[in-house]
Order: sequence, then C-alpha cells, then structure tokens
Amino acid sequence: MIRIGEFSKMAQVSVPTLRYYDQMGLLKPIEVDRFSGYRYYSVNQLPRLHRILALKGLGFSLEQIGEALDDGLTPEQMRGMLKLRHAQLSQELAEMQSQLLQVEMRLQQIEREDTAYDVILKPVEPLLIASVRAILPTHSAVGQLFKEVYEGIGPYVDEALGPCPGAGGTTLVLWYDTEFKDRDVDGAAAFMVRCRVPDRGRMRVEVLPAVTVASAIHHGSYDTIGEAHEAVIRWVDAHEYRIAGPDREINLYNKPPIRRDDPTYITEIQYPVEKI
Amino acid sequence: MIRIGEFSKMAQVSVPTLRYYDQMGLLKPIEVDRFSGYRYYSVNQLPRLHRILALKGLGFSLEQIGEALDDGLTPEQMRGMLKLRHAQLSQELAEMQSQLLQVEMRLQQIEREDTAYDVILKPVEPLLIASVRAILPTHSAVGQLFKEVYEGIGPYVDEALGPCPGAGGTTLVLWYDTEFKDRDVDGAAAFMVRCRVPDRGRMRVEVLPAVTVASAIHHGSYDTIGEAHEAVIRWVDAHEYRIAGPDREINLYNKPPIRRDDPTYITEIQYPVEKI
DNA sequence: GTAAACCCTCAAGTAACTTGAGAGTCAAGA
DNA sequence: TCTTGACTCTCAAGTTACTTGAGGGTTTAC
Repeated sequence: MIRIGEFSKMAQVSVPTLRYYDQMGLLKPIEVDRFSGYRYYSVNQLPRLHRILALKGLGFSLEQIGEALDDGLTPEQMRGMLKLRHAQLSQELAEMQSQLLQVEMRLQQIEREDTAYDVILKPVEPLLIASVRAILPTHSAVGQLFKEVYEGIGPYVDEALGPCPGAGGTTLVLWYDTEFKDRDVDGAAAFMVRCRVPDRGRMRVEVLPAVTVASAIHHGSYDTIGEAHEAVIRWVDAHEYRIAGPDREINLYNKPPIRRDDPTYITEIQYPVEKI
Repeated sequence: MIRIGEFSKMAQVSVPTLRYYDQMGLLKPIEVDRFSGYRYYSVNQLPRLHRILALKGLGFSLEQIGEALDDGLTPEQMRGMLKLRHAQLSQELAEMQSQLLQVEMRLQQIEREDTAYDVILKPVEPLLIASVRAILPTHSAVGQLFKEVYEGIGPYVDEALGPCPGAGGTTLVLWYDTEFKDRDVDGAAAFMVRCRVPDRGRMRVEVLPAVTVASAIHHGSYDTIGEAHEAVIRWVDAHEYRIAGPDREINLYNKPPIRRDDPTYITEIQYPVEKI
C-alpha cells in the first residue's frame, strides 16, 4: 500500500500522469479510500507501469497500450503491432530525412544568395484542357497558339469557359521536352475547360491526369521565369524525385498574357513528379 | 477577388485551414464583406500562402512562420532559424532511429521466444546510501552483508531509516565488476538512508550520483534474475549506450530478502548508462 | 494545536487543425 | 419572382497526453 507520491518517485513518473493513467483506466490503484479519495498502489503494479512506459517508448498511443494490456495479447498479435509500428516509423523516418534535406537545401540557397523560391509538393486533381501543341521556334512563340485554341473551342465558348466560378477559362502552358532546349521547343497552349468539346483543327481536348507536383510561384515578368524552373528542378533532383510528365505554367493572373514583361503577373510552375 | 472555395482549390489547401490562417493572422483576405462576412482573396496572396506551406514543410510552427513573415527577416536571420531547425531535426531523427531499433529488438525478442523484459530508460536522482562492500565468494552471499550494514548504522537507525514515507530503509545491492564473474564477485549491500551518519567498521555512507539508467523489473525468485540482467545488457548494447557505473538491484518488496526463492519478490535492475 | 507536506477534484491550456450544427448568401434556372 | 443547390458564415467541440493552477480536504510531525 503505497501513496501516489512515493509510487511516483519509485517509477519516476509524475503524479498527475499517474492520476491520468487512472482516469484512462490504464493503471488503477489497488485501492481508493472511499472518504478521502486517496489512491493506494502496490509494488505489484510496477511491472505493469513499466510495461506501459516501455510500450510508450516504442511510440504507441495510450489507447493502443490499454488494449494490448487488457487483451493479454499473444506473441503473434504483439508481433503484428510491432510490424505495423515498424512500418510507420520507417515512413516517418524517411519523411524526416527528406525534411532535413530540405532545410539543408534552403541553407545552401541562402549561402548562394539565390532568389529563394518556395518549392512545395502537392497533389493536383485531374484537369480537363483544350490545347494546341506544336513545335515552336522559341518559348515566347507559345503565346500565338492561344488564339488558335480559342477559335478551336469556337461555338462552345460559353459552356466550356463559362463565367468566373470554377477554373474554366484559366490559361496554362505545357512543355513537353525532356531536355532543355532553346529553340524548336515542344509546347502547348491550353485553356481549362468545364466540359468536353469536340476537337477541331489542331485543338485537342484531353484530361491531364491527377499527379503530385513540385510547385513554385513566380511573381513578375516572364523573362525571368527560367529561375523558377531552375529552382523547382533543383528541388526535384535533391529530393530523389523524378520528373513524370510535361511541366505546366499556370497563369494565375486573370487577364490573358499579352505583354510578356508585365511585372504584376503571377505564374505557378508545376512539375509532375514521382518518387525514384 | 476570389472567394474562399476557389482560392482553396488553387492552392490545394482546405477551406477551414484558410479560415484558421485568417484567424491566426497568418493570411488575411484582402477584403471581408461587411455584411455577409464572405472572405475575398487575390492571386497576389498566393506567393505568401506558398511560402507559408513551404515553411510548414520544413517543420516550423505557425507561430514561427507568422513571425518570420511579419518581420521581413534578413537572410541572416533566416539562416539562424534554419540552423536551429536543422539541429532539432537531426536530434529527432536520431531519436526516431533509436525507437526503430527498439521496435526491431522487440521483434527479435519475440522471434527468439524470450521472456520479454520491458527495458526502459529513465533518469534517477542522487541517492544517499549506507553500504558494506566486499569481495564475495558467490552472488548469493551478499545477503549476509545486510546485517553488517544495519549494525553499522547502529544508534542512528531511527533517523536514518525512519518510518515508511520517503525511500529510507529500502534495500539494494550494487555490483561493481565490469565483466561477468561467477565467484569472487565485488558487491555491496546497501540501505537507502535519509541523512548522513558516521561510517563505522566496513559500513560507508556515500552518495550515488544522479544518472540515467536502463531499467527492468524482475518479478519472482532471485534465481532467475540473471535473465533480467541479460535483457538489460542486450538493450544497452543494441542502443549504443555504454554502462557507466555499478548496476543496482533494488528490492521493491518491503520485506527484507530472506528466502531467495520467494516468487512474490519484485526487484528493479538498473544499469547506469551514457551515450557512446 | 498547528504547520508542512501531501492528497483530492475540477477546469483550462497546449498545436493545428477537422467536424458538425445551424443559419445566411449567391447565382442560375423555372 | 421564387426556388434550388452550391457556397459561405460563426461558433463549439474533438483530437493527444499530459501540465498547470485554483480551491479545498487529510495526515503527520512537532
């Protein structure tokens, strides 16, 4: 019969924690005084407390621990729990390592005094687009394809692009080359559309699949957009991802891109990626 | 001017999260309708949101992110934050690896169908003890030293051991050998005492320093206590700790140890350790 | 008898959201 | 003009494993 304070010292566990374990039903005192409410423990409970602490050390939640202790689980079940936990831990470990890498990259970026682009990973949903793809003399020539896309949509403009709500009508550019080129580049101009309309001329309607992308946002003239691309590509390399599809330049500014050097433009660069 | 739903889709961030960021002052809409309360955002806010997500990806708290964004910090400050975070991450990573190791060990233990001892790491406070140390023919001979300790305390028994509360009077055994021995072992029998009393004969009063110990609880006869020792030592080896001082067998059962094979005994095995 | 040390039961706070209830707003179609 | 459905609002509660604090009873030692 030991009072809570001494039991707490024996096991190096705080008193409120013991009370909490009582409340949770993890470790009930052998006796509770009916009048004073004092909790009384026994040394026989130390092994149980010890086991709780050991399982907690393995990273299990109190709920899991409670179940494990109450169900008097077989070694087989214990093995299952541990295997599961092992898998979880491995994954968290990998995430952490990648986070560490990211921090290191960021530091390097500062050392190099680079413009710091914020590259993040995110999932994007499938996207229905109407596009015209062509081999272009230079990157800047892609602008001229938008007119062709628009005309390709022709009579369906209202249904396909619609009014503001929904992403219908947003423009984007796709680049298909897998290596860097300066001329004769393979690109496409596209509109997001809200419904499938018939192909016409060089205009094709297709679905860009759901993918995970590494994304950065470029603020300002198109002339310096190369830096943003470079930043994302470096990020992808460093994090053991590989590029898995044409990259996208999404025009987040609502006006169509007319002057290439408008400093108020906002463009999102997305590279579909997959883990190596 | 974009409503919250569309902004949420653009950035792949949930609507409640955006509202939460607003509430936290991390990302305020450019306008809030005075009557409807509707939040309106602008594409110009995407870079800020992007930066928030990037910093969150590095593991910073929203509070830290808020400060960083509002203080328009210098690259130097950013470097400081990142260095700090780097250190934190490295440490967490190490902890996780050790946890993973622990889980693996536990699995192995099950494969071997070992009795599972629950080994945990915990800090213990400095301990004042009265002890008699000697070279003993066998481990079991340590019991005979307790009488000598008790007599050494002699007239101070009441102050030193006192009544129940406080750990005074608890008995423990210390083993000083750094390698395993079967005979001529260097051990001590000790009482925890509540005040310093004069040495007498072979009885010495000393302070066991505060250390971190790897600890297991053995339930039952002393004759099988070797298994518990083995379990702790294996744990210490596997976790890249080294033994840093004599190990302790603490008698948690209140009666003095008279019959070695009493199956109701409870003993805690503690090995002081330090990280390699 | 009293003071110190100990114990009790609430309740609130932590981080970063998610979920749900209940109610108001807006755009498009009938 | 009305309705429908999609969208939005606020507010409260839940999540984990505790810690901290308020306010008040109990034991023990002198």
